[in-house]
Amino acid sequence: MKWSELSDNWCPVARTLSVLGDRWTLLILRDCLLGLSRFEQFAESSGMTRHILADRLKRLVEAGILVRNPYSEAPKRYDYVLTEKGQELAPALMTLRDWGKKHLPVRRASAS
Amino acid sequence: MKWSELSDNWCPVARTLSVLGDRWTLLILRDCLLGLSRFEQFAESSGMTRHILADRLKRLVEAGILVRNPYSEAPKRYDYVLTEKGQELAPALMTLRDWGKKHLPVRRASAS
DNA sequence: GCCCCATAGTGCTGTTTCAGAACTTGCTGG
DNA sequence: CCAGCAAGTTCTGAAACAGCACTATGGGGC
Repeated sequence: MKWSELSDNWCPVARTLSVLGDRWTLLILRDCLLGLSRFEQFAESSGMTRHILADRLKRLVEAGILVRNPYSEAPKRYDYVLTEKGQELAPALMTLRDWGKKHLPVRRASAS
Repeated sequence: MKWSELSDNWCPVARTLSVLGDRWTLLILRDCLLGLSRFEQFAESSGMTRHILADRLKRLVEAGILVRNPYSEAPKRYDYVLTEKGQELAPALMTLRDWGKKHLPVRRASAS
């Protein structure tokens, strides 16, 4: 089955994953919830390639989770901010965070 | 950055995603929470290829989220059941489900 | 004994996605 | 005029994935 076909799946979990179930999208949303909004910030924070980042941002805008907002006219510059729909993903990120904190401790000695 | 390098990330969300942030893993866990446990059941329910399914099951067992359990000796057969660690992902799946139900309605006329 | 079935995978081939780095575009400041 | 910043785009090779066939092990019918 192709991944894109999940968007019509009967299961709401599958539909959700069809939007943000790839390897980087949730990390972008984490950064948004932490207050980041610019392309370079996402690139540095997540460590993903600029190519994939551009693609994911485009998809998130199409999905209505982010809005592409011009913050500078002179040299045309855009940043990305969460819509209400996107902000409602916060609980999901938090449950993932809590599970990770409990079950996936950092291996390095320097505790958080 | 390679995906596998996320497992040592400072961020618990990133560490969580390093385990189950690919395109199919959360769908397998959904099926587990729905009571499925056998290879063929997962394959049919999720529609993923058997190749990827085998790989994901192996990883989930290594991560301590599933256990591979022999349910038949005669022809050696195994099924997969959630550990406690795995069951604690239920809240995360539920928040994803709730978001999907609210924001990603099925396009087909036949409502749920 | 022989054949087919069920179950849990593995192998193979071609397509899609991803990683990494360089390049582009439009403007600012020196 | 050149360097620098920001938001991408282009290019090439590597990894992951899709689809299907195939293997392995035992059971049951005939």
